[in-house]
Amino acid sequence: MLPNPKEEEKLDPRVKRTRGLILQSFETLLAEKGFETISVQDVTDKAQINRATFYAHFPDKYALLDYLIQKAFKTEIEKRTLNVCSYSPDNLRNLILAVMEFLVHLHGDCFQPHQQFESLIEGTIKKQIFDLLSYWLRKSKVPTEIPATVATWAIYGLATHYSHMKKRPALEKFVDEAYPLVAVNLEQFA
Amino acid sequence: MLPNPKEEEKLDPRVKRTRGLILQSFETLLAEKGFETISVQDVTDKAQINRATFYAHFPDKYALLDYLIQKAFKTEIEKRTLNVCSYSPDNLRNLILAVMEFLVHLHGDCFQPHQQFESLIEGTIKKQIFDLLSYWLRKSKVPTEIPATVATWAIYGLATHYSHMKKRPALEKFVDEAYPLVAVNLEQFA
DNA sequence: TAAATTAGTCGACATCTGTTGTTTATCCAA
DNA sequence: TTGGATAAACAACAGATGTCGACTAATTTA
Repeated sequence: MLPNPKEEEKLDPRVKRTRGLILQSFETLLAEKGFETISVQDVTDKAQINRATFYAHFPDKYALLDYLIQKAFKTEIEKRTLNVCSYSPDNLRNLILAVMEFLVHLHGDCFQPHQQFESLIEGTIKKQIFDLLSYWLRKSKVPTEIPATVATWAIYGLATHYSHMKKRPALEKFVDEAYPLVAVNLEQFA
Repeated sequence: MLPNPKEEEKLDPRVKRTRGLILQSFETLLAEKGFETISVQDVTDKAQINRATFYAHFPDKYALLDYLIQKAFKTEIEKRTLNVCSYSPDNLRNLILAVMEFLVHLHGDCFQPHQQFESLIEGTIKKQIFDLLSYWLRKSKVPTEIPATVATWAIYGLATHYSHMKKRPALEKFVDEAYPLVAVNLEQFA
């Protein structure tokens, strides 16, 4: 079901093809109509795939979105090499920037972001932020679950706030203002 | 559609009756099966109402849940008179406690809280927290949108974290540990 | 109290969902 | 290269959703 990274290569070509068609079709639809209004039928029609086949790959359209977002955000993090470092003010700043840019970009791409859509994204991204922060703070001797939780939510809240502003200030400017609010809670644990 | 508080009294008795039946039926169902598995049919069956009538009152079951939660949380806030005060460390502490208790209680009541359910709750509650914090900070001369946002998300994140812990420490104990992480960002604006 | 308004009932409709059983095609390993 | 395994197509199903128009019953108001 989930294309395990290790196995992604040696996958039955039929599976790889079908999955590709689904993803591609879905991404296209996402850009032209809102997520909520996309039906599984829509996806399989455009992908020229039988509807039943879809369900052999994803439980529903939410899982599909989740998969897509997860992959995209992970790529974003890796691009900035935030996954191979530990806590520093600068890395934290970059993480906040990454989330902000990601959400802005997402809103630019997707016609009519709506409730369902937003909260699914939120859950997916927050999980990754939390895992990353936990990883950064791992060497700390004190337990860091609570500060990592607070920071995760604060970061996502900030980013979502920013991405919803009608008139957005420059990324850098906004981060400078917002960054200390998050950092103050992590400094003592890092 | 939305029972405006002012008009709630002088409402057509048929409407009041029907709405009551829907709410009651829904609350019962919520307690005995998960939210996701409740269908509109279920609600109207138990309420002894025609299914079409339901849609004259609520757009869908999500709106119904939203209405219910909004009302419940508002009551919780008013019970603690948090709506008629302004920022103080103690009030903030109480707000955090209120959210935590609310979520714990909700999880206790509802069979199988699930994704959809949780994120709907989240959006509804966060909005109210944000409005409350904004109100508390209103007298401040500096703009408080960003700190209020960060605090809102941090509070909700904490509460949700707490309510999901397998072995929950005492409320008071947890709040003592978590409170400073939120307060530090608000102190300077209050 | 009669007339007008509005809520609720009923049956039906098109559409979507998730699932199942059968058949066809593609792939891979012996 | 052939035979077994497995993916995909196809058709059909029960159930849910949201909407509609016509009909009936309750309530309001003139």
